[in-house]
Amino acid sequence: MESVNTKANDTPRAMPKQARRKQLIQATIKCIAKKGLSSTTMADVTQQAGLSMGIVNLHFQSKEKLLIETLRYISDEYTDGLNKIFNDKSLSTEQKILAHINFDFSRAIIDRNKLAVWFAFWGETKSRPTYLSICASYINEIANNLTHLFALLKHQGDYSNVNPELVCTCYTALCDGLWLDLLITPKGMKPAQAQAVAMHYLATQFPEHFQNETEH
Amino acid sequence: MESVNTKANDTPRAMPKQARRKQLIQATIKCIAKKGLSSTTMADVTQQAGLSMGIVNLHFQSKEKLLIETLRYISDEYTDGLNKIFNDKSLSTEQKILAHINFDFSRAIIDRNKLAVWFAFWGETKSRPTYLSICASYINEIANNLTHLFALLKHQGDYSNVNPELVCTCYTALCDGLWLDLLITPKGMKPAQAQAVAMHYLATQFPEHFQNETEH
DNA sequence: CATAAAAATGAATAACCATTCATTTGGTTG
DNA sequence: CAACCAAATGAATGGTTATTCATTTTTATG
Repeated sequence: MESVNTKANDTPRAMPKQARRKQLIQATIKCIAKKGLSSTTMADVTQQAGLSMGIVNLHFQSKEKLLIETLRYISDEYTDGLNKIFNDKSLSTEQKILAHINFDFSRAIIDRNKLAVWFAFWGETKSRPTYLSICASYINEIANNLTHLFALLKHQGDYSNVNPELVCTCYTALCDGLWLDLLITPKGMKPAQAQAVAMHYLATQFPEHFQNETEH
Repeated sequence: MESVNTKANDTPRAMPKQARRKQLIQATIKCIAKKGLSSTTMADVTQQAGLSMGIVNLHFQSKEKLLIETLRYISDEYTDGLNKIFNDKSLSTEQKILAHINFDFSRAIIDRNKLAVWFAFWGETKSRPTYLSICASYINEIANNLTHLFALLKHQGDYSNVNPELVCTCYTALCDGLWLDLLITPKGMKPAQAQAVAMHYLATQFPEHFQNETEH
């Protein structure tokens, strides 16, 4: 899947700049997951990447910029994946929503290292306007797309009293809350369960299109 | 409301130990909200409390222990408030659930300083087992109480296909996700809106007992 | 009021950590 | 292969910060 490894012996000198940056960002993700944002040091990151101390300042100027690029990296990875779904003309509205829920709880996304990174940055947004603005942009984009899909689906069934904005807000908050469950109660909640809970909510709004798997 | 202020002139020498600890914890909350967990220093906390540098080590032994007690403080404040509701014999099942939703989005609880603290600690749970265990205990306690309430309500209406565990998981995750919205999109989401979203979900499960305010 | 005990202070200390840059290494070009 | 250039190194630097503890301040006691 990933084209760049974090091991030293996979890193020839001539590796393009962009690839080395990616390598360092991936090392940062591992370190934040392992040690927490507050005690991740430059020495941790560079050692995790199998490189030397000065390398981060060479490629990112400062630690703060490395962190910002790390947040941007996971944000972009997430929104790119969703945009592929939203823009896929071969999918119906219903299929797009199903694809969203599958994506949101797929292994690549709810990897606990990455969840730890999401929440580490969310925990700092109040004091870091830069983090907040990065989050704000993708949040709005996704909300617009999802609201649009729910509005389309509303007219494909007997859903006259469904409010697409409300459903989008509720569904999005629910997914975020389930991510939290996956992060802080890893033994108690499995990805498939989390997905089933999200599906349960969709089934309450669009019963003709979605089935609550746990009902009987 | 609060019996202890964070200003220096409200703090006579003879203040009982417990009160001084509380004063320092409240200063810590303000600092985490203002500067983030990762850049809150002892100097910040003691200055915010209007006291001298050595005071934290005198009362808490170390910074780490102060942080743990801060997490415990907001956890206890939250669970104590909920337990008062759950144990109130004058309230019906329906009233207890209503009281929960009011409490969860009340000014005292979704104060943005405290939200910032919740998410700051949640962001570090993966790397700090102590934080995780503090969270785990209150999460289970609340889930048990809520599940019980939903199970009771199930038998007070035509709710034969309601699954109380599932509803508890969904409702809890939804509330957490709405807290996140309140923290990171403060301009876009008001407490009353968040509460209405949570109510909307309850209305899907228990339509005879709860009304979706935004429907028309 | 004198004395002892407790609480608080804050300058000094020691550990930690981001950043710098003179030097080395590896790749490229003619 | 020689000369050059870009990339990477890591020891040294300087700034920051948690912790300590000798001293001071306040309260309690008889």
